[in-house]
Order: sequence, then structure tokens, then C-alpha cells
Amino acid sequence: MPELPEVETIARFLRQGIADQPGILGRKVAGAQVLWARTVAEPDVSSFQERLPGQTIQHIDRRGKFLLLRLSQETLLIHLRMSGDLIVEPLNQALAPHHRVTLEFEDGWRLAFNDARKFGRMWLVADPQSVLGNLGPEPFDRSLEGVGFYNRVSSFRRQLKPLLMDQHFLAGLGNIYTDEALHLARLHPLTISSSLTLQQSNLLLDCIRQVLQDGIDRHGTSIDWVYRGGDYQRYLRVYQRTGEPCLVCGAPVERLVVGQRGTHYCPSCQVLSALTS
DNA sequence: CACGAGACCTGTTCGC
DNA sequence: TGCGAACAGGTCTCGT
Repeated sequence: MPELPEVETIARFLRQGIADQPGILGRKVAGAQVLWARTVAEPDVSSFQERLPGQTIQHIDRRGKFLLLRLSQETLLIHLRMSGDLIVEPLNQALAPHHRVTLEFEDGWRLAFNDARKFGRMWLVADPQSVLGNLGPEPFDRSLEGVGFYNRVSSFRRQLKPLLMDQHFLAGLGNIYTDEALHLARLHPLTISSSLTLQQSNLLLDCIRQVLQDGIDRHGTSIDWVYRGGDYQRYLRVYQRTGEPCLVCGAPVERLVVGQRGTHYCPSCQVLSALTS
């Protein structure tokens, strides 16, 4: 579930609360449990557990697919990877099977990091930049407008699908929203980035922003057992619609594998010309 | 530089 | 019904 719209949705719910889960701003950490050591990427587990107590959650931000919990002294960065989720629940509730780390607050609540596949990671650091490194720009960054995105896209000779998913190129897109944006822009996933015209690249940027904003407005995409309450899955154009009719032209959606990722597109709307492959 | 394969993990669905 | 293969929202590292 976690691409930019889902992480943004979680950031908002952690700030404001949702349904029976209160927000966590202003809460003070009393202790931390680590149930799967590798979830804590930095520092070592004992330092992690020693440094968290006493720190208060002051701000919650998102950068790409990273969540940033700004604490009194440090920042806790969380990456949900494939199956991570964050749940606010009462301390007296039994620990669910896939909880990997929990932060216990003074007032009877805890924040639980639930992650079936164990790919998720968190970092407790003084300087978030040490983790975020050379992450690419946010898709809504104004510097991409005009020729900004065009200059970036055309500086690489790479297939669009893997390029857009490369977090060093642009921060936030994953498999779902990349397929959706390419379909909306009528660009074949294998199009070589340096072949795009200024008009095409600006259309692509607009489409990326549109699918991300729609995803945020719909509170993300909920598929299978990872559920966040979003319903953007009802509006997907091609993702996981192999064989079903394209919503634009009716041709059956096709699936191919690009960079080891399932890739969905309409062979009629998204034509790969010899010049751009 | 760009791409593909393999790792890291568990759970669900598909095909025979 | 049963069982292995394929597949899943991500990212890193290595070899070519």
C-alpha cells in the first residue's frame, strides 16, 4: 500500500487521528518494544530503546515515501516498504502477530509498526538528511515546472517505467501510480526518457500530479489484506486490470514485466513507436 | 550508464 | 482437496 498518497494519508491520520485512533502529536514516549530487530536500521536496538523515552512527538512530515516523526531531540524516520502499516491502539490491547516495533506513550496509547513481510525500516537519527540522502524532488515541487522536469527526464536514456520508480529521480511514485500516470499520459512504459518532447514531459508531470492528488483525495489505494480505508482502487485505470477493457478505448489491458515489476498498460492508447524505444 | 538477477520476507491466489 | 508456483504496494547490491 505505501506509495506517496498512502504515506501522506497515514501522516495526516497520525496528526489528526481517524475513527477510533487518536492522533499522536504531543504524546511523550515512555518506552519502545522491538519485536523484530532488523526493523530498526539505526541505531542499534539498545540505543534505540534508551534514547526514545522522554521524547515528545512535535511534528509529523512526509518526504517521498518516508514518514518523519520529529521528536524533541531527534527524528524517527519510517519507511513502510511493501507491507508496513502504523496503528494507534490502547496499550492494554494484545500485540497483533505482525507488530515489529511499538512506541509506548505515557498516556495509555501506543504506536505500532505492523509489517508482515518485514521489509519496513526505521531510523532514529539527529539529522534526517543522513537517511534521505539524495532523494529526488517531490512531484509537486514547483522547480519541476517549465523546463525543470523536461531537463531531468531528458538527461537520462532510460525506460520511463523504471526511471519514474527510481526514488533518486523522483520521490514518491511506486508501481501503482507509475502505471496509472503513464496511461493517463498515453505513454508506453518502455518509452526512452530522452526521447520525450517538452510538451510530452510536461504532460507526464501533470498526469503524475493528477494521479497522486486523486490518490490522496481518495485516501490511498487499498488492495488485499493491507487496508487503510482508502478507495482509490475503485478508480484504477490499468493497474491489476490485465485483460479488462481500457476505460478509454476498450482494448484489453496488457501486462508485461519491466524491471521485475508487473506493468499494466493499454496497447492501443500507449503505443511504443520505433523512434522512442 | 543502464539493465537484469538475486536478496530480504510472509501471505494469498492461481493452476494442475 | 492438496501442493508448488507465481505474485504482491519497495529497495539494495552485484554482475554484465
